[in-house]
Amino acid sequence: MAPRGAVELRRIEDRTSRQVRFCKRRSCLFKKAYELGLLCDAEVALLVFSPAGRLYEYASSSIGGTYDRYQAFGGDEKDHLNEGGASTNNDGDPSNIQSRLKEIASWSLQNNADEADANELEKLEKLLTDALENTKYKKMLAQRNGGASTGSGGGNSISPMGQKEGRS
Amino acid sequence: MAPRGAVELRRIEDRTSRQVRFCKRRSCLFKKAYELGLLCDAEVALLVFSPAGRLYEYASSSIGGTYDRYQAFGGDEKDHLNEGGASTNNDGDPSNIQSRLKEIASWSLQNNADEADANELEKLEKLLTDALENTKYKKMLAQRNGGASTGSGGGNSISPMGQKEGRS
DNA sequence: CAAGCTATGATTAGACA
DNA sequence: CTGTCTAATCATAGCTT
Repeated sequence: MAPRGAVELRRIEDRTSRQVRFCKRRSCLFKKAYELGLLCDAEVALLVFSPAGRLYEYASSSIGGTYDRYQAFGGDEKDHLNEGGASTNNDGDPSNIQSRLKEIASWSLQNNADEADANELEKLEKLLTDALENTKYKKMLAQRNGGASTGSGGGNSISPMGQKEGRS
Repeated sequence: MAPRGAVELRRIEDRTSRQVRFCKRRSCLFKKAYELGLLCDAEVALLVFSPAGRLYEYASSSIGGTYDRYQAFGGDEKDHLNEGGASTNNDGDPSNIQSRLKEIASWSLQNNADEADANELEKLEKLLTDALENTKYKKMLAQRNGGASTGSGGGNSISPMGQKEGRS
């Protein structure tokens, strides 16, 4: 009935209201962060401490990893000569297995799967199925090739393998 | 004309659209983060790397300071990487969805999925399929229990993600 | 890329459970 | 703390500039 229009952009005085609104806004904020990372293939790290001192976190990859990249980027000290920095994202490959599995991993780590909606699990299932098919395909190619390139890199027609770089 | 309802919750393929979406959504996300910190007196730190590799940041206090607090809180724990797919925290219920998803998460975090063996992926697929069935079953039970009071006018879709909650 | 426009879905404050 | 419900406001995709 009275969305933000009626609410001043000032610290909420009432303790109970502040807690409740923190809870609701926090969930929306994290949802947005998740969507930004997924839809736009961005690397997102979000840390929130509630007024009660509780910690809430989200990261499209990992908090520590993103923070490392942040520091390497010069977010803390601008004395770092940065050349557009080799991007950690493989932004050219929509069918990247690693990206998909990372989404699955992230999601299932962040969620209480007990309360998960069946529809969401179905989406995850499809992602995993696709990944499976992709891997099978690559296996077949490797076998027809005489198995020369097993494992890293070899006949990698799918992923640029950009996720891991030197440091982690 | 066509808000997110028409947009699949999936990575945007078109590069130009993805950039535009990123730019707009990013500004909103940062606005929300700012409001959460101000209205609810929370400590917020937000790091975002654009698909182009550019860094965007916001912190109600400071990135480094919040990250320090995060580490002191134990957010740095890495016990979620377990060998052999053994779950870290099992309630003793082998059919627990959470346990299964944690296995998947651990596995996909540990491995480069590119080099994954098809057999391993098949096992994971089965785990996920079982988890899906389990969730569907619990959903059905919940509805038969009289919990079906939803679905009236709201029409809001379910939230695809959650957050990890720290100790207090 | 960024900014304005507009219909439409998503978010939200407050009261209640 | 989280979820539901309602009404009002906000955010947003697709276009255009």
